[in-house]
Amino acid sequence: MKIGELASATATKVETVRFYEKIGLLAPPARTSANYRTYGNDHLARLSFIRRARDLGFTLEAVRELLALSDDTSQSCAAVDGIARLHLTEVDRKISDLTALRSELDRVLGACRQGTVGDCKIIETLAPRQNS
Amino acid sequence: MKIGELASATATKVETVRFYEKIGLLAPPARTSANYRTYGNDHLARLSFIRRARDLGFTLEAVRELLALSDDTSQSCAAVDGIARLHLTEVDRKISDLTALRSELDRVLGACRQGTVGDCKIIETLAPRQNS
DNA sequence: TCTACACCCTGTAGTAACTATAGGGTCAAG
DNA sequence: CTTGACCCTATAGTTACTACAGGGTGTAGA
Repeated sequence: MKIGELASATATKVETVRFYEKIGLLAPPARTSANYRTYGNDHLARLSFIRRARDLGFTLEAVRELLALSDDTSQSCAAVDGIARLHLTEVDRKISDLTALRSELDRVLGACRQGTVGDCKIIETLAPRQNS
Repeated sequence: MKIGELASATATKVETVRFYEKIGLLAPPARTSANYRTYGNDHLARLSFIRRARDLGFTLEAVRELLALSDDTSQSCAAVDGIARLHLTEVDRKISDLTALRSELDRVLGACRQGTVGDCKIIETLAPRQNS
């Protein structure tokens, strides 16, 4: 199949497919006489894997490791589990950071009395002890 | 004060201070005869504002708008409120995205039986119907 | 046959918000 | 007078793409 078909089959943009090839995540496919890329089912499977992992928030570097691990089916699952667990920790950290930020933001917004900027609580919060 | 003092007073890196100046967020300060930047209290207040806003997750573009608004104390607070409210919506969206992702990741991880990669549930989840 | 038009190619630059490095100059203390 | 901490500029690197610019290809309709 051509790059456009592969792209739409995996909900990926054509440019992204080429990008994955450039950074060595997707193997360079065969070319037609007109220099068009032609992909097979192995490429489709590989790209699906990549997209799914990306959807789960894994970085490209993690995806690279997961791909390498998935190729060696006899290896222990522990490394895969480790990568996923590390990622989960990271996601948890982000959630708690954002949640803290959210409540702070909410507190700031709650103080707004819709007056002028001069006595705006939001601005005041951002720049304490700045006036005059 | 010199750039290093300003930086440590605001928990910012020296390079970041210079970066803010380059993108026009922080006004270029006076220079000594040796071409060292010398900052005053106005710069300190401005940079504090920027850092506080950044800590609350505002983008540099939003910070730029907030700074412009904060300079005109007679204006209505509504624009400020709008920017903050928009940001809060954005943060909420991120939190719910991450929370959904987190539970999916948790589900995947829960299925891991610590065997070999061949029957690893994590890999299976990522690449369904791929095996020969 | 000509000509649109959708699709493909390469290569480069842009995005956000810094961070890091190279290759230099300045200043105070010992 | 030299060591070390600090300062300067300019450029490239980071993540994960996305968006051109400037071209070639393949096919369907007039």
